[in-house]
Amino acid sequence: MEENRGLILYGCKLAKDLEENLPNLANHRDFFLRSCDEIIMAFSRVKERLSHEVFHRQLDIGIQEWLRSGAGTSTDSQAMNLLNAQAILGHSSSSAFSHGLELIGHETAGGRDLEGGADRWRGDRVPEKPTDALNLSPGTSFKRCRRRKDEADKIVRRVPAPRMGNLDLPPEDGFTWRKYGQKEILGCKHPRSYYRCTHQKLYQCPAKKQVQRLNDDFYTFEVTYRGNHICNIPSTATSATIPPPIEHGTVSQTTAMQPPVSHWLSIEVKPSPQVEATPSILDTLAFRYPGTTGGAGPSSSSNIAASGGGSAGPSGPRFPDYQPVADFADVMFNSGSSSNNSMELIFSSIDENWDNARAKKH
DNA sequence: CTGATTTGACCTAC
DNA sequence: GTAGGTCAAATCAG
Repeated sequence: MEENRGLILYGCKLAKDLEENLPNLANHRDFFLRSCDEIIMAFSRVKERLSHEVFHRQLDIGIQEWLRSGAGTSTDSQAMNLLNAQAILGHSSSSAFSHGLELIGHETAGGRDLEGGADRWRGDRVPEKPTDALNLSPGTSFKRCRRRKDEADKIVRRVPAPRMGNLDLPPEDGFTWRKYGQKEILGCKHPRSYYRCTHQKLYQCPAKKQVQRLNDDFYTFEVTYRGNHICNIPSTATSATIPPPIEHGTVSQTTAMQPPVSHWLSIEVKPSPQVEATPSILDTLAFRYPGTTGGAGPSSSSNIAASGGGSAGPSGPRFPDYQPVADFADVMFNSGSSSNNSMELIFSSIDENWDNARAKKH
């Protein structure tokens, strides 16, 4: 049972990573395909392992846990689930994401005494861990342990760097960051850039990241994330949509850790009472894949939107909100094109259909 | 005018 | 003492 949950989390995580790095994948079509395959494989494996009833129960649990913990913000148990899932799938460092969106490390406090000892603390700094921030009360003074603390909750990823345009553009990951420093690092050819969450002041959001090019690969960033976002504001949010700051100590885990709501995979993935009548997320993601699900196969030429604005037919796709995903798969796997412009096709397709959908509403 | 970036100085773990 | 991380004033951009 635990393995199934891990597989679901793993699939969601892969999909989330892929989503976050879409802007950087224009020239990585093969990698993109491998990533899609891996996502499908993860979910397919779950489906194989479970009877229909049990599957839905697990999916609910998995998605709820994923949403509760926040996509891309691994807790220890989540990391373990992901590792278990990778083991089940027979992946190690050779997985698709190991080549591009490689999660190369997740370090936690691991029993080290990071808070105590003879470290000096300063009262004028905010804590760096979300849990600390959540427990903040006005006037509380905080001890500060800089370097040793930084080893905790560190997640290191490698992501493709842009090859055209602004080469220094940091990889897009769904959040807005403010650069607060840059430094030459000993033994590194390229400087390291330091970013913190744009909403750090408003929300005391402790999230930070460091971006550095690899010595031997100019076109790959190594991104180190520290601290989880508690602001829950995606990069695409307008100022009008940004909610007021949540008072310390009152933030719920669910609210605080949800992934950015702007992303196609992050939205509307929630169990509903109609779950029996709706396809699983597997069907939604994989309906174009022959042999991966028992649902709609590759022969189906209808996509989600074509099923009539969300009316659930007996066998057709039934997730109107997944229109972008459907088109995504449509372009990637049915276009038969081997051109390098696939990504443009995808995004233009998505944009057009969103526009169409919006136009229909009005 | 406001918010983001740059960059030299400062702080702290090792 | 050194290196990594952060601060904050100056500067830039929208």
